Amino acid sequence: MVTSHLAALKIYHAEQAEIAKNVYVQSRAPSDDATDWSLVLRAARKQITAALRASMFLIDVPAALVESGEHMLVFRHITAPPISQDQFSLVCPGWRKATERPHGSRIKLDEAQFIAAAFEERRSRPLTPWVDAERRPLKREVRRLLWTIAPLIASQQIQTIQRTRAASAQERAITTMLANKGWMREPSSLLDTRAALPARHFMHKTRYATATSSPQEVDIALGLNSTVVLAMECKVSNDQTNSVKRVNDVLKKSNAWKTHWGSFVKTAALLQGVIAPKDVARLIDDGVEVFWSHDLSSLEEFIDTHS
DNA sequence: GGGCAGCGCAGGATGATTCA
DNA sequence: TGAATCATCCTGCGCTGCCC
Repeated sequence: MVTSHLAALKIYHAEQAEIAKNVYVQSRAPSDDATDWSLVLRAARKQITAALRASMFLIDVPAALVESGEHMLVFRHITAPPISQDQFSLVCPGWRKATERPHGSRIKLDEAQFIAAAFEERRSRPLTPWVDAERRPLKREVRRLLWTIAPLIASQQIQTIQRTRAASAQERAITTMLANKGWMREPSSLLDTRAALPARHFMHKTRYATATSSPQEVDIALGLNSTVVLAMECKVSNDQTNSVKRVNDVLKKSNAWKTHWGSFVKTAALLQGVIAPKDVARLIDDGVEVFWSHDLSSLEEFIDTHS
């Protein structure tokens, strides 16, 4: 009886996985992707132009860094080869990657000179011949630099945008749904006692105690009745290879919580994108409640029944 | 030899903690 | 109290070993 119920559940979720995949494919319309790429590429060119102007076409890099640490993003991509934030901080210990954030902080002149020296050692000579010739760049040299490094910067940025956009939207959908249903949002804190989260209250991105390791972060913690907590992990996957690891993440946390909390915790996974049916089956076998972003009504129904 | 699964790392974001 | 630093998480990707 239990076996047939599980089998039926797996068939149902295999169908849902197919729907989720189709939703994902439709969301990746070529024209939308091309528009995204065009916007990010344009923004990258503007960043490069700003960095070139602020540094007087790389003649005075410290001046640009004193103006804003944000220009370092461009300078890192003019090195040969382009260098990551962490790698640059290794070769230039005085540089802090936080200064590169958008609207980044200004850098002191002596630090900027030190950073500029590290950049100068790694500057791509073929891309910036005018610096060595001690002259202003030709228009075609600036154009070449723009067309060479703008795609490098844009490629990183669009990946980050696509990664975070889907995940943020997924979590926002849940918190909005809960708020609309009258659930109370609690400030994030360490959940280490049984009654820490009352019924019809929830926390977003909070830490949840385990028995064997340090507390594990949970995307959404929902207080159900009888002091049971629904620990919900939100997972977006863009391909089936990735869904293996995402499901492994959920199972690892689920086991850590179950060991510590026993029947006082239920783990749930809210899935979106391309998830292999076999991975969904692994969640079901482990007793994880599975929901889908394209069908939040199922989740609503579940929490209405259990809260 | 090809396909698959698992592992570990990259690069970035962000929360937590420490320090001046 | 704000800045700096540390720790952890996220998704994507490449490598490696195993199995058929």
